[in-house]
Amino acid sequence: MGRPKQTDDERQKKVDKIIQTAQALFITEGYPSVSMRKIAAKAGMGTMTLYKYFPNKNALLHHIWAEFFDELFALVRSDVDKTKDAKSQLKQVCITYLNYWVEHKDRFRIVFLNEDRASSSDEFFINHANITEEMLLVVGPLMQDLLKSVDPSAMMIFLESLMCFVHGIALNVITISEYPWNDYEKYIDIFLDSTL
Amino acid sequence: MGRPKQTDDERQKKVDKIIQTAQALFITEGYPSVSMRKIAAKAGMGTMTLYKYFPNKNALLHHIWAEFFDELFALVRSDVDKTKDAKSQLKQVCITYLNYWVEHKDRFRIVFLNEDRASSSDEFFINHANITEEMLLVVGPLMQDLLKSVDPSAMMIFLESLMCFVHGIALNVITISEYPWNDYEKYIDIFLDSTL
DNA sequence: TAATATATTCGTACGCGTACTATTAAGTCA
DNA sequence: TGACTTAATAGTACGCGTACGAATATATTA
Repeated sequence: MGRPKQTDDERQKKVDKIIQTAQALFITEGYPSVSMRKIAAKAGMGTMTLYKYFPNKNALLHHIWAEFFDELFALVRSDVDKTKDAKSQLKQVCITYLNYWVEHKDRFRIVFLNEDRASSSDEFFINHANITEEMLLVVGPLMQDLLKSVDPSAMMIFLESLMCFVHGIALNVITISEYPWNDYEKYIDIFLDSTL
Repeated sequence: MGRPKQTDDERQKKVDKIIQTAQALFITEGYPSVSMRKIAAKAGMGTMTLYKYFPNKNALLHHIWAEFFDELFALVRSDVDKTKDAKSQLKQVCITYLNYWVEHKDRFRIVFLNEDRASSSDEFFINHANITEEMLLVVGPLMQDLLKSVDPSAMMIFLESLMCFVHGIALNVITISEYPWNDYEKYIDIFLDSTL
């Protein structure tokens, strides 16, 4: 008895509307305009209503990241020259990946430099781990080509190391901008040339 | 004519008082209590007075970092076993450095994951670059031992790569905590074993 | 000493994320 | 239909960083 719960469809519709509003706001007005108050106003609902659908602002932002990563992975995939050898491809992947973040420092900050009060209860949650996995999915085949003889777990460790390395370069270049970093292609070279 | 400027001493005294108050607040009440309002209240001045001495909260926080890094580098230096070979020492440095950040995730966030509206005009500014240089200072001698034959610029690139790698591991382990990362000793091994 | 100029301090206000509470809406059952 | 129950929504309020302008303090100069 009592008022029945929203159907999943109803709920999903609201969630979609909120996300779309947030994305539109991000695109048209820029990141600083993506505030809970503005999203709610533009979506025609009370501010606190948003919190029925997302535990906090960050959880909502995850859905904006998803767009970033779609864009990024599309770029990475299209930028790989399949005619070249696997190592060159892998290097190109790293550079394209890095270029994206360095050219979109603000997005790097949104994705990586926020307080992430882990809210795994959010069923619509798109988390870093998903993205890590997608990254590994892109790079994995190249790796298999390069390290045929190595066992899978060693390969995973290598892949994860590469992830750490690439994210670390982005982090350093973006947040320690006062330091005269070298062209990051050189860092990539060091890593790939010596590990492969 | 008009009211004369504060002497450098007067200014420095106020700055010191503010920083000490902030540090005390951080230690006794934790990071969330380090707000401009609370610092000002505890230091016995108006909130906006703080902004005469620091361009923003972050610039003030730089002085709290300094403590972190003092602690960290002391730890790193004391934890190195001089009787061992240079490579083992270097590895130990990396692990101690990483342990510090992983055991103080909140501090990593304070230092690396904040919006840094680059305020180089602050004369009391302790920036990331200083810290990067101190890091290189600690690691540099070890490197010279290990890579005697390499020219200095190549060595710098190696050092910077290592910095990126180590920070990247910390970043990933801390912010992508859902992912089942391996023990980071293994990542370090991959890097050092293959590059040295 | 009184007027003036300028460095310093502080009060007020804005928009923010969000905790908490009150209100409204939408069903069932007597 | 009208009382009842509970989901959904909205209102209010807190503390935050900080922009802005008013108030205050402290020197020089007439």
